[in-house]
Amino acid sequence: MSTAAATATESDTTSRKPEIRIYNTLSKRKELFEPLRPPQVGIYLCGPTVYAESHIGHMVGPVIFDTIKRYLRYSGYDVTLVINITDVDDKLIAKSHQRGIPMSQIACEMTADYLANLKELGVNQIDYLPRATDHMPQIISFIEDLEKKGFAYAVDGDVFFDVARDPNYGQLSNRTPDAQQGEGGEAAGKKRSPGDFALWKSSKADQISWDSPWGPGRPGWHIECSAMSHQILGDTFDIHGGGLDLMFPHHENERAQSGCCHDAPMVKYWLHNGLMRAGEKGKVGGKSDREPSPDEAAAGKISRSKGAGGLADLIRTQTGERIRFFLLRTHYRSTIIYGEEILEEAGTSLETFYRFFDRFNEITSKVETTDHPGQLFYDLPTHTNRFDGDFDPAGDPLLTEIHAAREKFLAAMDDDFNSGAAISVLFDSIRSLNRHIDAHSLATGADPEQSEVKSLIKSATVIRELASVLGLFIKPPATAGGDDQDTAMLDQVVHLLIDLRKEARERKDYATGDAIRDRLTDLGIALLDKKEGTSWERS
RNA sequence: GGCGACGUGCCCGAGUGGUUAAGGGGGCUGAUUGCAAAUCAGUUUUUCAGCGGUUCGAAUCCGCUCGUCGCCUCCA
Repeated sequence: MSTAAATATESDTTSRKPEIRIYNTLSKRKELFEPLRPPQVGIYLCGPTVYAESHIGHMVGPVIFDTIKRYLRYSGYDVTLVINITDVDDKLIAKSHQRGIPMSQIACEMTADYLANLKELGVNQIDYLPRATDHMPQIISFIEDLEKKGFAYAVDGDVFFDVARDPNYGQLSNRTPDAQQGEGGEAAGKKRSPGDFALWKSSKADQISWDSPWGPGRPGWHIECSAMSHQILGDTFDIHGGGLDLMFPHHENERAQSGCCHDAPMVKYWLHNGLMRAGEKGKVGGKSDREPSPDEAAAGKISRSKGAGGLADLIRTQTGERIRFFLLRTHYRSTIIYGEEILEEAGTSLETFYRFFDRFNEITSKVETTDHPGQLFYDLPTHTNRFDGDFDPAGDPLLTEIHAAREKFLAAMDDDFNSGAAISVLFDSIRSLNRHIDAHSLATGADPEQSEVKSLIKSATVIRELASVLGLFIKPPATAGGDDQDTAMLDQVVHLLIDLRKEARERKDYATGDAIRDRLTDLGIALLDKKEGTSWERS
């Protein structure tokens, strides 16, 4: 949706309201989405701690919330999406000592890596990427406020949040203030209660530190998010997102800090995405009482400690769109099982779309008298508002089908952003269009019915509109394996062979024709003899 | 130990009380094709971990059992 199709916001468009329901972790049920200050919507997502390269699990949240923002915008809201960067914490400090370079340099490198990965996956809806180290004044004054109001206490240069003072503590994660945070950590001796958590940690002489009213130190993890979200989105904002693993203690603590400091609820809707898990290597029998193999024992949440990594490599071999599609196939609250084969399968199913787009382009390129001569799929216009995109099928059978599909797609997304169900509608639509092309012989080139071509173009436009809401099919797919430049040359060479094969087949020399095809197949190039001509793809 | 999630047909995955259980992948069959591929059609699919209960009716609600996983320490 980057190409702003200059949608003049019409008055009747903005007055129509979608009915979007979202699952709120706080209430544990789906609620009607009603922003606090419509049409404004504020979303805050907990981003990464940038101490190492990102892995695929880090992409789940950003892809989902990028999609959520796209959908809410499409539904008429004016959305601000914030993803923070934690660029100061113990791991970063340790790494900096180990490598003998400043913490900021590591943070800088890893942030660049993170952003590059996001870009590859089509995540481009982020409005603010606040860094903790850029918000020290806000963090410090936040802690001062809490101390002044009696929710925090300082001990020897450390400052802790007094959990007992917050009657709402534990509501989000359904935990009592007792028996949390283990034994209280290193600073247990200083805490009034083991559940109390650090707002400010005093630094040792050789550690990086910031000056504060409590002496040199650095902020606790949770307070960073409270301070930054407040700075950008205010006392109370609409949506706070993050992985399920952050619900406790991170989000519970953020909620306590912000709620107590501003005497207002921090967030209206808490959204938590499911975590990614490594798939089992072998099929586990279930009733077997044998010892679990090391592989099975390792199956679990994808994390760095379990060896996940190399996202940039994965993107290079799989393409960012494949990965985005793979993530969006599953509902955001479900666990996503990751495995090379499963990712590969998602990629295979994506090919159906790409082949259709090629087919579409070839048909429209031959048509001369439509309203959109030579219309390429990736150049089709796309509506930025769901109500503008509505249309009257006017009795046309294909358009009636596509109109119904569009309604189904919107209903799925309205129901807690069910992107998996929405994608299935896209598959259905592609089948409808292929059927239409076959039934009206649009691909054979023999003077296709103009009205049928028009219906095809209109329908394809709807598919492009819906897909772009998911951040899919925005631009032609990158070739897996990267390194283009040569791709154009390869294309020419393959077409040369296609022409030679065509000549051979025209004189019924099938042996030569098949030899060309077979040898190309061996090289990983598949020829597709369609009615509209022969094309090729990597296999 | 405390809190929580999940178990859907060969595989991946939608679906939370009521038309034939979405969609994708794979297998098979047919149409089409010189043969393939692609496309389309059909099939694999009365079945939702197991047992019991509620109900006119359950994959969906309740109970128990079995299994998997997460959080309670840093984690998206």
